[in-house]
Amino acid sequence: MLRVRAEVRRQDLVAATVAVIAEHGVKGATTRRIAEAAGCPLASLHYVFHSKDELLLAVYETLIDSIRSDSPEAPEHGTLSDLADFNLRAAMAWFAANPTYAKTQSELYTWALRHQPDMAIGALRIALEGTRSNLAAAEPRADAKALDAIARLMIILIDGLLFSWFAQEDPKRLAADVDHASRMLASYASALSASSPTVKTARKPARK
Amino acid sequence: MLRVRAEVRRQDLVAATVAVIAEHGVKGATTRRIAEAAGCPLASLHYVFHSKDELLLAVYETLIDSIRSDSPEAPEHGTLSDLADFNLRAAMAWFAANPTYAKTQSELYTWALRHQPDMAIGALRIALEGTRSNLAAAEPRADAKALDAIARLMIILIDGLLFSWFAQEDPKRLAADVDHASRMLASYASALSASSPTVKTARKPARK
Amino acid sequence: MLRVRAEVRRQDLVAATVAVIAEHGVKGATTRRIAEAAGCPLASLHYVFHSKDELLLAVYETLIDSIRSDSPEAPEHGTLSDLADFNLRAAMAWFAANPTYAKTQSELYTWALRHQPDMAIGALRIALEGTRSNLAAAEPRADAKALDAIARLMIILIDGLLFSWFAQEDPKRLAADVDHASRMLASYASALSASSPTVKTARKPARK
Amino acid sequence: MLRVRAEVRRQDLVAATVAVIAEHGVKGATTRRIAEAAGCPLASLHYVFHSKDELLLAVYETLIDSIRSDSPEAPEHGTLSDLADFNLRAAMAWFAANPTYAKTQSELYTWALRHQPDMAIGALRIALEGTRSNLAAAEPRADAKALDAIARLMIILIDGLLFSWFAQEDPKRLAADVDHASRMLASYASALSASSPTVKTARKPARK
DNA sequence: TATGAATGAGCCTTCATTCAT
DNA sequence: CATGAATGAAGGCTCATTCAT
Repeated sequence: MLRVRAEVRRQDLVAATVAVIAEHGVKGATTRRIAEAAGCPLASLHYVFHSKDELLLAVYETLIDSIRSDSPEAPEHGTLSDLADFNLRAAMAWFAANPTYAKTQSELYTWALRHQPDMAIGALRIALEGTRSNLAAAEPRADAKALDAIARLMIILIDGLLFSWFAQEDPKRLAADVDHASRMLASYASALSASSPTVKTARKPARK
Repeated sequence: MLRVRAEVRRQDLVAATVAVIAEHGVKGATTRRIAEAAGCPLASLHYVFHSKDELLLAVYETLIDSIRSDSPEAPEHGTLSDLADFNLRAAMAWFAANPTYAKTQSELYTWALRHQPDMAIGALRIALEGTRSNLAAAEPRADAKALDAIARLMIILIDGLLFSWFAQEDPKRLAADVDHASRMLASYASALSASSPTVKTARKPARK
Repeated sequence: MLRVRAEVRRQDLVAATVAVIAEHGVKGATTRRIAEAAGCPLASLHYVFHSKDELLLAVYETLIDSIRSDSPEAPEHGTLSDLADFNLRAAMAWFAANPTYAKTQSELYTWALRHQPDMAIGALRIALEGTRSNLAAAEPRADAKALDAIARLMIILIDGLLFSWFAQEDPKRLAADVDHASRMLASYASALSASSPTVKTARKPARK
Repeated sequence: MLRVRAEVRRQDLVAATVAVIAEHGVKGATTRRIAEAAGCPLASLHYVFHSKDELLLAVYETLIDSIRSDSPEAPEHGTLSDLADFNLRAAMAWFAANPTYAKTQSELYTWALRHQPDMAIGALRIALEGTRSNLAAAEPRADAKALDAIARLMIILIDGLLFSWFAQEDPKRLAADVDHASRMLASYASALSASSPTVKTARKPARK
């Protein structure tokens, strides 16, 4: 029971932190503000988390988890090209639907880069591996190198797309950019696939 | 002569700020730290710049200028695809050679997004237009839409590449990523150019 | 118990502020000086009071209260003239016995005039009404207009007497001044009481 | 010529200081603000006056002079009572017509009390003597003690009237207060005159 | 001489954190 | 266990004054 309360507190604080960072940035995310947003006394924050950094770390981990679990809702069968297209669109759709998380993640990534470089690198690796495993389902079994390249490019595109989206929160702009980026990536994926030995077996035309 | 000294101070402070932000982040860039890095008393900072925000703004402007003037060293003749490839590689080469500026710019962009949204958007627009004008020299005169799309994708790729580079400062990794990204963009550029009239026919063929 | 400590702190700070203002003036009453006088760290001042202005406001209110509760020690029966005489002497005696409070009140009044005009006017009104209610006990029930006039004149005389007392802290001088002022006011009070119906007949035009 | 310029500067600065103090209070009267109001470089202030206190002192002196020279425009013949009435009304009329000077003088008096007590006392004495000499023209030559008492009461009343005027800048209120105060003072003056050895020669009854 | 440039001292405030109950 | 109270350290900024030309 007691444990439960403490765990609830933990999650309240993490959720509050996500919201506060999204609204005020990491710099504006003071302990007082977070505690207030979580509806708990300031001292409780340090009762549950040893320090502010520890809280931020927990938030960062939570964010990564939530993205990993929510994002790749329904992978698909298809060529590497198809999967690349689908996954990039899906990821961006998720971010567009969760702007708070998107912004917080971006801010926290910068923070982690400075305070917990290992974590930041780790997060990148996790994202990369998640992406790669999604792509690995490509039907004409794709070459490892091609898989890796596409996965990396996808992460790069996601980051870049988010970056420019934050500047001008225009859904149409974003949609157009995502469309171009997806086509570009898909196109490059099929090119990479083509140049590898196991080519041309593609069964399905991609998407309806 | 008198004026000169003041102007020098200004630039010293701006340079010091760039360095401090690169090392400690915007959050760690305190006025005291900046003043110390510039080798001048704290009060002098406020003599030259009315407020810290004014200083950061000046730094941001300086950064944009310096990137604009340094980066497009040698534009080129060639197809849209060639130019896209060249410009992306050139831009990334510049950033790779000026990591301090790259990091500071990235941090300040986030800062500007929150404190001077107009400036941030403006900076993006400037980057976009610079890129577009570089691409406009493409020999088989490129379609306006294609030009715009490639320019936007280039900015997106640059941001994304920088992002992942900051995490793992591995020159080889970066080189490989830049290589893939450039090819991908070039390939997409030539696809767009080719299907100009029939752009909307979308993905599948994608290359002749 | 916990609450008690905080309340004590509050009062300590208020008392310290009164003392510091009396010695150094409002201008010299810095937060550091006040905290030191109260024997507590600077940060504690801002824990108890959100800002310096809030503290000064609290001091101002305290001052008004303390004067109101201490001053009219023993009202009396008698004519309006008698009461006016008694009250003026009593008020000045209180101030003479509490020079620190007198000076601080005077300084803070000027401060309030600029920063919290409403408060300043309110304080004046309170003083006025307190005075008027003291005078209202006059035996031959006094005319409302006469009551008001005497009350206002009393406040005016008190302020004027304090002003000149601050310049030359000579008890004898003050005593003599208070004596004259009291007689003058008492005399005017009886004149007003007597001529109640025909007050407006006045003396001589005195001005063209 | 050079001397002239410097003298002009001096006076500009003094005038600017009066205005600035009236608007922002002594606390808000910073050297920068004063210099700006005077339309001269900040450094010039310290070129003309050794320190800010010296400037404030000059302002204080100027104020006293200007009050002395402007106020008693036209003394009059008459009894002590008449003169008291006239002079009090005249003084208050002057202040009402010059609110800037009135406020500045009040603020500076408080300042002088703390920084140049002698000057403050001196100013009081000057005001006192000016008042006394004005009253000395009373026709039935007045007793020295009476003269002194009335002069002191007049100063006290003036200060008190100004004080309450500053709180509520209501011309009607002020006029009514001045009217009451003048009558009270005049009445007391005739009473004092009557009780002195040279009595009963009083031309006018003035009391029953 | 006159003034743009420069600065040491200090101000108010906020922060993450710890203490004491 | 939970939290109101407390605080050392630091942050951005302003001030009267002086320096250097």
